[in-house]
Amino acid sequence: MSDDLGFLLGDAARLLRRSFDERARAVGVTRPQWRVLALLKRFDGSAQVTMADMLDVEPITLGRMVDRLQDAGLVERRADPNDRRTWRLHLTAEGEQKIEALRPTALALFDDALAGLDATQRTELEAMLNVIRANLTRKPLEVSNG
Amino acid sequence: MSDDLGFLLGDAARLLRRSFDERARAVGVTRPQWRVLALLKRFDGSAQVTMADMLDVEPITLGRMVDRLQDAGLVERRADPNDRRTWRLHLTAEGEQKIEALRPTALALFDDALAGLDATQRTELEAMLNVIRANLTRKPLEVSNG
DNA sequence: TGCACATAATAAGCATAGCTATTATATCGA
DNA sequence: TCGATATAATAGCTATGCTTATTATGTGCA
Repeated sequence: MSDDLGFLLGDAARLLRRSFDERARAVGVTRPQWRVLALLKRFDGSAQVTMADMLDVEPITLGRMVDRLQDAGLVERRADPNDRRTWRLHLTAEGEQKIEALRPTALALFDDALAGLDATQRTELEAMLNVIRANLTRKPLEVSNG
Repeated sequence: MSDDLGFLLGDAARLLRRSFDERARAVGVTRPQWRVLALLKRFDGSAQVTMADMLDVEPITLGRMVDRLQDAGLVERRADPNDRRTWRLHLTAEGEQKIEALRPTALALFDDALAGLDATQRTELEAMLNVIRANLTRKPLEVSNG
């Protein structure tokens, strides 16, 4: 039954998230927050809508995360000089430190999670998850028979 | 980098959940709620703590879901005659109907999600996800050097 | 110029999910 | 029997993530 696969995927993801949160609690950043920080490190100065798009979450979801990250002093909102609707996001020095602090934690977690899978299997897993992601990524949901 | 795999897993799971919710909205049940109903169909009369354990969520998380399922008339709490701390959970007729109503939706979703993966790949994916789940499932987190 | 429409961000409300703490009840040992 | 401990469930708080509005601003067209 392919139901199992669906549940399994959800289970694995939830366990991964929980495990990350357990380990990262000492650092004071959650996994989604870390995603934001990591992406921001690569694309510093992005607008919120751009970040939300890259992270594939709704703008409001990102907005709330940025609220907390800003409260925590890890991210800064700066006005866009050309568009008064837009906030540009910037990592603070403290934000960068968090990323560094979490890197070994993340690597250890992924190592533990993938223990027992060899390089070939990991590559296959990555490919299959990419297929699933592509299959499910916002598509216009064509009406096949009307 | 194995980071990608961790993110990928989270992404795929989130997309799956979102897609299920989109499709199931008409029926009025979310994916986690459906999990509860489906498990309850197999183990009718379980205590909350038992259900939480089987679903691998915290008792409070299940308790809140049961609150909503009870409000919606899909699940019933009945007192345990032998232990006054315990609630026994039972599917209502309406709850059973929801499960039936959602079955084709779920099958279609999993079909869509796994499109492009042949039977062999699905089997492998399932095996790998099981490994990951086992790796991450609550273990006493042995102290290796103290 | 001014109106229609699009876009960036936020607000309100809900569901899932975790943590710590608390309450009620069981159970075990002295 | 009483006290300590364990267990089932809940309460309060927080974070993610969605939906549907709403607000503020940009843009394009007549």
